[in-house]
Amino acid sequence: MPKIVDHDKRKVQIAEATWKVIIMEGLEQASVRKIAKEAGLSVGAMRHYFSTQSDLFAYSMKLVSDRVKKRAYEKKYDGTPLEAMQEVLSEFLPINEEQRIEMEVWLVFSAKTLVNPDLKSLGKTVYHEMRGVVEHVIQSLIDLQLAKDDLDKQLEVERLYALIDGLALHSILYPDELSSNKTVDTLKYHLQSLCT
Amino acid sequence: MPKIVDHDKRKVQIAEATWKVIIMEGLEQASVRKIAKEAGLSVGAMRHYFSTQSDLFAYSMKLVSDRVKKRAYEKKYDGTPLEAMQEVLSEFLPINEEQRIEMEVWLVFSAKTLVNPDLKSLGKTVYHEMRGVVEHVIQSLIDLQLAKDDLDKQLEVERLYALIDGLALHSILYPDELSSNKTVDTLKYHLQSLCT
DNA sequence: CTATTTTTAGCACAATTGTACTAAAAAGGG
DNA sequence: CCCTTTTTAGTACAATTGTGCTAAAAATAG
Repeated sequence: MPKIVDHDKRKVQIAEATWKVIIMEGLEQASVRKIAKEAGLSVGAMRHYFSTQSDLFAYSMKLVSDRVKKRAYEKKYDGTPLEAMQEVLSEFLPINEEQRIEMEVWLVFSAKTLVNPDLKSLGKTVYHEMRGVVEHVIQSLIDLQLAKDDLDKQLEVERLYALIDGLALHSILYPDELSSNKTVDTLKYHLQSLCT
Repeated sequence: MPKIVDHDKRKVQIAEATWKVIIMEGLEQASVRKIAKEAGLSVGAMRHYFSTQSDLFAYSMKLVSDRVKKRAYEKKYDGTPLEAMQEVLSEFLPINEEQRIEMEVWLVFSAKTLVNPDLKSLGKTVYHEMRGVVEHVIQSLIDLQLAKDDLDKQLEVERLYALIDGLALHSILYPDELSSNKTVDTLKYHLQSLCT
């Protein structure tokens, strides 16, 4: 029997190299040769795991959402319900290096979804998943009778969801102008404003 | 004397062709050859106006902010102060084809600012200009005594600014999921929530 | 018409691109 | 040790890239 390589781990390793190249030089410069070099592989070897560049990009984008989901799922939330909600939603803000990297890569791929149907479907899926989380937070606020009673549930969901992604966007594009702390403060401020 | 060409108009024409290619095929596919073809020029002729691709991209990105600024400046705002504010801020939402195109192009270039210092400085400038508009709106709400009196001005600015860009982002990336009307409704809802 | 200068067209070239293909290397079961 | 299959490395190639360069075309003033 031949040499055995854990394909999944290898693909993750290559995808992480892809992230690195994208962050350092941008998606346009993320050629298979640069990615292979970053991953410490030959181009031929890399093609054994991703036969086309499209496959590699699709996998690399999906890895972002997988990572975010896994972290959110495994994390233990404590404190008051409101604090727990803040922590849940903070998973979607680039408040540390790990999340910043993921979201920067996600943003770059999101821009590419505008002209790439394959990536677009993943984007849409994640959009709905994330919206579901936001919806759940709003619903919980109401159910726990923390929320003011004159809220429009649908509009609150759109508002909170847009606020989060807007904060994330600003923080990623202009970190010098909007610190991580400020994004979290703004998020907390907003949640407070929804409560009695 | 030779043939005279209005350089400014020509550059705008070429930049608009650049927009078109970017929207149809993405920034990575926006080669000088494709742009020249879209503009109805030869590559050599185009290089007479933009000697490098970087110049062309920088100009094309700046044209977006110029267009938005010009439109905002020339527009006549009427109705109540609150209605006027809604209209001002709606300039930053992709609520019609013209604005959608501009913002889609802006988003693509914004992603590129992450690895391109030249574009980044323009992005930062526009960030501050836009933040200034939002700040002015918040201040006006307070000055006109429309606002609730327990608002934190700084946090309200961050919140409103992030909300606008988040709505714009969602609407650009996932127009099927978030209609233009819904973005405007959400914006109005938010402004209402700031008032007594 | 001529002269002058701008504008345009297009070739050339080196670099880079994605990927197809071949063959060597590696490694574990027998 | 040897066989089998996976894994890797590297070459090759056509296509595309940005840009340098040259010369023709266009158009206006005289």
